[in-house]
Parts: sequence; C-alpha cells; structure tokens
Amino acid sequence: MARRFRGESHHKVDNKGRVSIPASFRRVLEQGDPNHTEGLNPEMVIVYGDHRRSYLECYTVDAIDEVDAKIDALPRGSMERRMLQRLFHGQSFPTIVDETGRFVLPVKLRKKINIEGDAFFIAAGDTFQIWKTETYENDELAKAEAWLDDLPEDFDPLSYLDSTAGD
Amino acid sequence: MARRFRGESHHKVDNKGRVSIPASFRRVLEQGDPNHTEGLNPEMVIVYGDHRRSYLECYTVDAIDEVDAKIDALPRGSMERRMLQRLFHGQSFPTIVDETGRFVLPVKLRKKINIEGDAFFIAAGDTFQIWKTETYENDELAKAEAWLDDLPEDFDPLSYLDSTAGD
DNA sequence: TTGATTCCCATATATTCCCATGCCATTAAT
DNA sequence: ATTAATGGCATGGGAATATATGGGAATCAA
Repeated sequence: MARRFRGESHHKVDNKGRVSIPASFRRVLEQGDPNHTEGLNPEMVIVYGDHRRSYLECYTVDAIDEVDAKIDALPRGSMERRMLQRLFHGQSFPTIVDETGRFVLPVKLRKKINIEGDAFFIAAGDTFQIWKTETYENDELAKAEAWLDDLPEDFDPLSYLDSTAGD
Repeated sequence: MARRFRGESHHKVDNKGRVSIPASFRRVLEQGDPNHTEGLNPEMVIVYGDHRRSYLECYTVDAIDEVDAKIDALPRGSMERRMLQRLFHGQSFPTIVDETGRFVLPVKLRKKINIEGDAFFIAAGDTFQIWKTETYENDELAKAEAWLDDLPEDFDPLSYLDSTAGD
C-alpha cells in the first residue's frame, strides 16, 4: 500500500473557489501519481457521488486506478458495474494541484456539499475527505457519539483492533 | 514483537514547540522504522484522538502499520472502520525525529493536552505517551491509586500476569 | 462583453535547517 | 586517585524556506 494520508485541518475557500490542500496531503498525492515528476504538480480525482453523500472523497491517481481495475473486472452489463461506473466515472471530477498547492472547487461541488468560506479536510486511509465543517460536526461526529452511547459503559472502540486477525 | 519502550522522563518544550525525545525511545523508533538507515532519522506517528483523550500516543512506523492493516481488514462502510479511521488516520500527526533528537509538537497538539513548557514521557509497551505533567499526576496516577486501594491489602498486581491467555 | 477561469505575483506567518553551548557520564592519561 | 579528554544528550537562537492566502491581469467561453 502506498503512503497514507494522515491528519485533519481547516482551510479557506476563497470566492474563486480556490482551496489549499494540506501540505502533507500534497506529498502523498505526489507519490501516488505515476506521472508526477520533480517540479510538476500532481493530479487527483474527487468523487462526489449521488445526492445522499455530503462530503467529497479525494483519490490519488494510483488509488483511483486500483478502483478502476476492480470495476473492469466486474461482468459487463451487471448492475454492480453500472452503479460503480456511475459513481466513480460519472459522479467524479479529476483535477490538478496548482503551483501554490491549491486546486479549484467548482461551484457545482461547493453547492453539493454546501460549502462556503471554509473546508474541513480529514484523512481516511488511502483517500481524504472534504467536509463542510458544520456538516462534519453535526452529522458525522454526532452519529459517532450516538453509536458509542449504545455500547456498554466501559467499552473501548480500540478493542475492535484486536477482534480481527490482522495479517 | 519489536523492541519495547521503557522508562519515563520529563523534557522541555521550547516556544517553537521543539521537544527532545528520550534517547532510549529514539533507539526503539529507529528499530521500528523499516525505512530507517544509519544516519537517517526515524519517523513516528502521534495519535491525539478526540476531546476525551488528554494525552498523546506515539507509534513507531511498524506499530502504526500493524494498526492500519487491522483497519483495512474491517468491512468498508462499517461504523467500526469509520471510527478507527477517524482516530488513527484523521486524529493523528505523522512526524520525523530531527538531527538533534527532537521533533516539533505543533501548537494544535500542545493546546490539545494543554502543555506549556514541559512534557512528561512514559513508555507503554510498543507505544509511548506524552502527558502534561499535572494531568498525569492528578488524573492518571490518582485513578491508578484509587483502583489499587479497592484491592485487598496484600494484593500483588503480578497475579494478573497469569490470569489472561495472551496471544 | 460579461462572468468565470487561469496564471502570475505578493506576503505574513509558521516551520525547518544549521550551528552553538552547557552538562553529565565514561574512558584515557598522569 | 585525580585530572583531562571524549562523546552523547538536552536545549537555545538565528537565518533560510515553505505554507496558506489574497489580489490583479490575462484568457476563455457563451
């Protein structure tokens, strides 16, 4: 597995839609782009999905290639294949990081996740997500809290780490 | 299992956020970083967690890789996986030990555990923790003492060693 | 030609790099 | 045994560099 994204941070979205990508994420994007060379800027793919999804998921070139390969392996004409093609090929937006470490979030995507002046970035393994700060805090964090509340008093989510075999 | 951290000590945090890592911990970090070679400096990952956690947990590269592998084994889309991704991928900070054996604790992390000029390091198996001295003494030690007080006068904690199967 | 998009330049602040010092424990020398 | 050299360790300070962000001119599209 390639280098992983790690960390979380807030960045401004200016009125041209420009957003800085956390510097450490840029390093991962560079390493995950086979066409990237010294001095050039890396590409990435933003998957925004259907109306139910309230955040953007960003893939390195390598990561999206891997997904594409899996889709290609599905039987032509199958519903699974069509769904995944729609999601990853249709409802996605390829872009390139600019000289100053930013990219442009088009109006359509900003509207989609209802973002205005501020974006929240959070790593999620081999991808990272972009959220409207309020959505993340109100929906995502709240959902997690509710889930935790249903567990026994002294339950530690970390125990999930040991419940699996690992490799 | 790799070499373990052992011991505890105090170190200054200067106003750039620089902190020395106990020398013996550095040796373990070096051995636990597959990319580390003579002359180079080891990486590590600091997991700071959510608002409930009052200390920082530091992982060697090997240790965090092991965690990542376990997360990867959890079903995509499951709440468990999301929780652990948030904790280990989002609420964490990768860093590298510098030439003089220090690393930088960013303002955000210092604020998180409310540290100012002084940090307390304590080994915890294959990770080590960083505490604000007062927090450790008031909360953590007190908790441990209270727990011990509930046990019979002559109770020996060593008896726990044989009570579990281990792996 | 009007609004959006891209490119180029600007800058305050944060972060990294490089060099320096005092200390302590250990080893070598007298 | 006492003193002198050695080397790693903890820590400080300044200069150099990177990052996040803003603004204007040039270009594009309808």
